[in-house]
Amino acid sequence: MARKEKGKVRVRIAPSPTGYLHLGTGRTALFNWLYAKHHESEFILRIEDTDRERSEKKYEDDIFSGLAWLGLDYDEGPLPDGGDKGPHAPYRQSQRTSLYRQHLESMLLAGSAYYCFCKKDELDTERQSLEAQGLAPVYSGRCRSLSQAEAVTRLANGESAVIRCKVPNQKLVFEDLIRGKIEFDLKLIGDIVIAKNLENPLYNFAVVVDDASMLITHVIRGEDHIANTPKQIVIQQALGLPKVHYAHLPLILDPDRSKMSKRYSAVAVSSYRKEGYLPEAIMNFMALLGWHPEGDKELMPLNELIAEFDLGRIQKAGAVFNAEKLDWMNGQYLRKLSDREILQKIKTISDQSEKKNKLTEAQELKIVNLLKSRLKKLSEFSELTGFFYELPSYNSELLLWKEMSSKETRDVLRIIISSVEKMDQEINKSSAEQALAPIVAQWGRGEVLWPLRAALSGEKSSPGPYEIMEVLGKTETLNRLQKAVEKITS
RNA sequence: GGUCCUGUCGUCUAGCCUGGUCUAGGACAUCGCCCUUUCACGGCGGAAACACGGGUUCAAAUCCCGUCGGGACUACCA
Repeated sequence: MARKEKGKVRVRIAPSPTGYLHLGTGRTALFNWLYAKHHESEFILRIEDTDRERSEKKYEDDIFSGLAWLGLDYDEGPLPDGGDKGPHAPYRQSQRTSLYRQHLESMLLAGSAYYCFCKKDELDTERQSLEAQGLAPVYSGRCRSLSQAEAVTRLANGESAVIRCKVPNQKLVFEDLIRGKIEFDLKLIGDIVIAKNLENPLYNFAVVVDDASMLITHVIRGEDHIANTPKQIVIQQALGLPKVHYAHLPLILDPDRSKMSKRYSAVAVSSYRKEGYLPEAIMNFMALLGWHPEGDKELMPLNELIAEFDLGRIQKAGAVFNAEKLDWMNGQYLRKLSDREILQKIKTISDQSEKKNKLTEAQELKIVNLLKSRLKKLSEFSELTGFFYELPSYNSELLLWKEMSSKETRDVLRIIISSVEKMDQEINKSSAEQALAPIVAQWGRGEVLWPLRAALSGEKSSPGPYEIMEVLGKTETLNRLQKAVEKITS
């Protein structure tokens, strides 16, 4: 894959700290990040906290830690400790009000924006009546022709007002890198509110000012922003700011094909972390939701993703989030890890203190090795391996193999016991296999191995009996076999 | 309702721009077989889609039009 020239683009992710880092935001961040890395250029983080009411510190922290966990590092932007990274001021909108104020004032002065004194409830009724007639809910423009002098007087009298941008009565076309030309009729939009007042800009305005001041070249964001784009372009033109390229990503959908929401699935990046998904797997999976490389490859490490990422290969329609495929992919990545790495990760997500019987690290490493192939997420580990720590209660029928009678099963178990008793304290897979070989030869594999395995695990399914014996050791093996005999006798 | 976006297996998708090589390829899930004491892993195989209707063309999943379906947006939120 050919590399594009370096330093040509600057992209950003602009989450608002009004909720935990959403998977959709994570994917948008990933696409921006991949685009930046592919072009060997900058990826910027900007915290959009203009809505003071709804923005919270804990959400901001969650954004930082989620991005860090995924490995989405940024070149410029705010730091978790309140500092900033990169040449510009901290990229929190709440810390840039003077910048917005300047631009607001210049628009007001130029007459491309004006104060609007209309009352909110009046506007609401107007809107409702318009909608009832099947018309677009457009502002009437009543305050548009107010003179600046009059506005100043009314403001001085303490009247409350918002700031609107004059939107021209014409069509606007922009080129979307994913969808091609998109056309809007601006008269259906009307004069939009761009700020509550000089100190409190609104989203569409702040975005435009920030993207320009941060020299953003490409705005890559969710499809839900398509309708905002013409508004932003109008503001941008009014301010005389340079154009940017737009690319609107298809949305991640729930199985009912609506925008992914917590009603249906886990949407917080942090919850996937807690569930025991690997960031590599999440990244690979998210990249494939709406994007696809050339060819049939699906398991792609980050460097390949970066090398092959291309906006031209992004899907137009939304993608349903398929948790089963994520599980499969996570399993694939899990299996590439060493036993030790897996064990370490398991310990970071689960509370070890409540384990009844402690096993040595060597034993735990063996368990990881045995369970690796059936592990899809780290969080499954404890239920999959509980029997190693404590024999679960089970029904004696579990011990019976196919047509075998209770009596036969008990006999086999007893023979097994006597041969295990002759073994060394240290059991390993091959010594166990060797010791039991004569019994297997006499009775048959299923006839010996099933009751043995069932007695040792108390589970319908588990790793093989020799492997379990190796982990359990002679004493505990004998214990469990003894218990099985009692169970089947009573 | 209005505006905009969108429509290939159940799901993610390749192919579409540059019509023929597509009796439409891959992956997850599913079914069957093999491996196997069980489950998983792995291997092999099966079932499974071009929304519909018109055009254009010798030829359409691919180009054009329409219909229908799905979604997003519709705040003094972002």
